[in-house]
Amino acid sequence: MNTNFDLENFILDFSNSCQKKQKKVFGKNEVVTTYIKNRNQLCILLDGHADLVRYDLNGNRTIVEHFSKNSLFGEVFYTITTNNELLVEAKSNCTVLFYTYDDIFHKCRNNCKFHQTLSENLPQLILNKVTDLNMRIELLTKRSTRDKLLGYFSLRSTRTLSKSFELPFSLTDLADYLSVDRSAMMRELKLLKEDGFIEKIGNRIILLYK
Amino acid sequence: MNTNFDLENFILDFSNSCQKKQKKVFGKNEVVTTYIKNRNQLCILLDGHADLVRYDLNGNRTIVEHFSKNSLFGEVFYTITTNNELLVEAKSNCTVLFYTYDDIFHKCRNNCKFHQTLSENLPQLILNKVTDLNMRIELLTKRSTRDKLLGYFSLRSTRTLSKSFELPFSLTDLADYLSVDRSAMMRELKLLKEDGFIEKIGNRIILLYK
DNA sequence: TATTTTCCGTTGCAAAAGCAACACATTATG
DNA sequence: CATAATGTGTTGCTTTTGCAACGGAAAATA
Repeated sequence: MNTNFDLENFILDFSNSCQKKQKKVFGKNEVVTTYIKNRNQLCILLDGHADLVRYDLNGNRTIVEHFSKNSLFGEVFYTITTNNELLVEAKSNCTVLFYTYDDIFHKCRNNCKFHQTLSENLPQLILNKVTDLNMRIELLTKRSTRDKLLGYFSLRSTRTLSKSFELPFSLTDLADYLSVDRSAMMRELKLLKEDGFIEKIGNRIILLYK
Repeated sequence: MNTNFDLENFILDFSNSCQKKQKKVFGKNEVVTTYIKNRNQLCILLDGHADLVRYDLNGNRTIVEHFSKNSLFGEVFYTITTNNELLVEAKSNCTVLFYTYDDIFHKCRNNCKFHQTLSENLPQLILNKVTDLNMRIELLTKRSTRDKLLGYFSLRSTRTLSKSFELPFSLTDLADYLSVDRSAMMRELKLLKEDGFIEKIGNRIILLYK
């Protein structure tokens, strides 16, 4: 079920076979792209970490998505419904490929190998994205901060195959990701410790239940 | 950007060209499928409406997704992370095509026209799904019930191209969809009326702002 | 290494949301 | 058409969450 398609290797071919400088590198905290002026953009993160963030009118910051190696993002995945600006911020050094919708979904005029391979593997890459989004929705529909935290920890646990794992986020970012107030989340975190559900050592969470 | 691909027409070919009885019809309130025993299932809703619902341990019901014509759903879009049972319930008479992951992502052994056409159009169909999920996430990340309601109304408004539209949900279902308590939502709805943001006549919402 | 910036942890208080219960309306169904 | 089931609208009370503020820890930067 998972992508066996090796993007990195594949990119080696590409750099000669396909046009223009669509590949760019970003440093930490740089803005990779915004979802306002780049209609129909589709991006592939080859390396690094980045977040899609939104600031609403009340100043709340939300981490809408978190991207890592092989993540797809860009405006193609959004309709023009939002009023708030969405922007992708690099959280570490990032290497990103940029395309437009037409580049990818229509045949390349040169019929190059790159585009062929890419379009063969695209459904799988998008499918991975869909499963990520569904997990996200499952978290967000939990009714309480406690359930969101436990749900998130449980996901990390199954993903790392261990009851003990590092948080890939700062706690501040985690709150923005779960869409809750940070101090309220901290309070709940404390209660979870007191109630014997978890242990927290530095950045590491240990699940004590089941 | 939107799907021009006409599924219905396309299905006419299919019924002769492809194997087995993968097409089924369901009546209202019937369970179309569950996300537990049917590993790797992928379904296409040809006609009707259906909801993906989850009941959590506290008895809360959540409408995880709402499907209409041409929606894709099924376990391929989920990883095995959830503990709660997910089930798809028909909200009206539904016609559904059933596949497995392999059926669609690998070439059909018969190399039939049906599978060829489907796999050509699949990226677009999945892309539509992704934009739906992203809208959903945007709603769920809103911090207050008021913002969720206004966000939802705004989506309906842009989708119907009108400030006045029917709710496709009962209010009970809307609460489950926005993942909030029904009575709290009703209260907020009343406040929105009092504050002059909306008018509500029967099942119809009229936006009064901007 | 000194200093600035970000992050963590905590708290009191206010606001929002959830829960439970009920009456009434509307819609299905025998 | 009678009756049951489901949906709407409301309210009092409780619990949870958000907000604002602060001190100290840790990390980044000059």
